[in-house]
Amino acid sequence: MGPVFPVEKRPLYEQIKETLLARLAADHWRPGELLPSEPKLAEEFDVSQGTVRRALDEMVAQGLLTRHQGRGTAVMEHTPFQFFDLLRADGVRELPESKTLRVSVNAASRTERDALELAPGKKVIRIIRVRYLNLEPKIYETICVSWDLFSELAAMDARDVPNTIYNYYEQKFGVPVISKRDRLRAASATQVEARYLLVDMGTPLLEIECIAYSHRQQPIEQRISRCLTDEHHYCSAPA
Amino acid sequence: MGPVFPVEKRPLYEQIKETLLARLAADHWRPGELLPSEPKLAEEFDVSQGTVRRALDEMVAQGLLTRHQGRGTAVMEHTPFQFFDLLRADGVRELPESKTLRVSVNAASRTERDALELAPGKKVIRIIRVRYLNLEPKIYETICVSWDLFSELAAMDARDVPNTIYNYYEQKFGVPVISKRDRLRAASATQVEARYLLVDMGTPLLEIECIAYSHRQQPIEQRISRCLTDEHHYCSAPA
DNA sequence: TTAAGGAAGTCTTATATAAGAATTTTCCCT
DNA sequence: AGGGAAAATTCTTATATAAGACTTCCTTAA
Repeated sequence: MGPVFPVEKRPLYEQIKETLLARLAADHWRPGELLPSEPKLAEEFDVSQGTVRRALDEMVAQGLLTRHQGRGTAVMEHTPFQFFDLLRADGVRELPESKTLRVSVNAASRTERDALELAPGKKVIRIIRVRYLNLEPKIYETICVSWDLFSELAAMDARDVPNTIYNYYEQKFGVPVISKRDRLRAASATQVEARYLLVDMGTPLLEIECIAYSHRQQPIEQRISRCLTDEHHYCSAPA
Repeated sequence: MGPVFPVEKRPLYEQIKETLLARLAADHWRPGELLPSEPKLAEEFDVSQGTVRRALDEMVAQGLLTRHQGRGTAVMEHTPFQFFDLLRADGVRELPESKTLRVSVNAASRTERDALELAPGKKVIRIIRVRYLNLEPKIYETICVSWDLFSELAAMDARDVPNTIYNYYEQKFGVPVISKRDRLRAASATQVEARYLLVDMGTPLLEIECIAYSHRQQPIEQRISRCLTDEHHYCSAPA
């Protein structure tokens, strides 16, 4: 006699990983918080410690968890630092200051809908700001998020928009940014950009279009950064 | 009585990985070739299959090996495709054609010496070429390699320089390109670049400075690509 | 006689478990 | 407050079994 219901034929460690992933997405544990120990999880799922361990291994490799022998396994805390890719010529990474110019609510454009996977007619919040590296204006940035998710942001005064906005998503809405995808182009500074960046119109800018994702590859934010690269450069891999 | 010589305290799988890495660097197996099976390696190193397996796992994760259940473990073959990061707007990756303009031998500049980790006074080969995407000139490219390593290239006629030059390094010199690091900037087209790319002088270009590495992070090539990004863009992660 | 088909066998990697080692933290005792 | 043992944690290694892929060889039909 075979089993009455179709047997789950995927490996146990994959099923466990999926379960843990779901709990992580459901905010079961806060960033920095310790998960149950490997033996505890093994008992709960009724498998050996090694099987739990394999699931955890993959999540660590994915950058979702960190582990310390003797201490435990914790949810990874993402610092804004590690998502900012403009380095100085000497390889040093400095976090930019921001001055927000405008916060507005509009119907999503076609490209914004594609980026954020929104239905037609949905509204988005746009934040425009200038960012400073070493006190010099270097980046003209347009941030775009779904109004449905972050409507609180729309009511916010421009002065109150936080500098490290990924942190804000996580603290305020429990939506952590896990990964991102960048696409880069060369562009010319428009008149507006030229004025804010203190350069001539037509100056070459590095345009970074960045889509930030949360758990399960859910797109959270589209960001277009147009950067002066006279003293900085974008780095493809950790330097 | 303890051991006479200091015991090797690192894990076995790390030592095994290091040994295999050395063999790979020594061209012990050709790309595409099958390594000995896990039980064979386990016997050779006098450990269990699982320990060998862990070493192989990490090398697979590093992109050095591929494995197929029932078939075996092979040395990864790197296609030029996976190292070319300029995508079309629709996400399609096309391999560019090349026309070599000039091959020359010079003393290495300061930045070239830094990039290739060369001693002062060393000579380099510079290759300048234009690359075409969909038959249109899009990239003005300067390639720089150590003359000590690739002197054969210097004697080569410009017409004979192969398009997929990473393949050439591997086929002719047994030096595979394993990884690379990119740094990106925005720049203005010089007069020469403008002429070859059929645009006006001062047109914004995406400058990609790419250093290609072989085994053990040995730098092989420095390449500066200045690209027209009207129809293409650089992608930070596999699309 | 020959060629196609299939089943068994053998070689491969993949999964799961268990036991002990290494490391950090906790906590009790002085 | 300091020292040290104990406890809790992850880490390493080994073993057994499953699953997939290729080969061999036998059968069978044309």
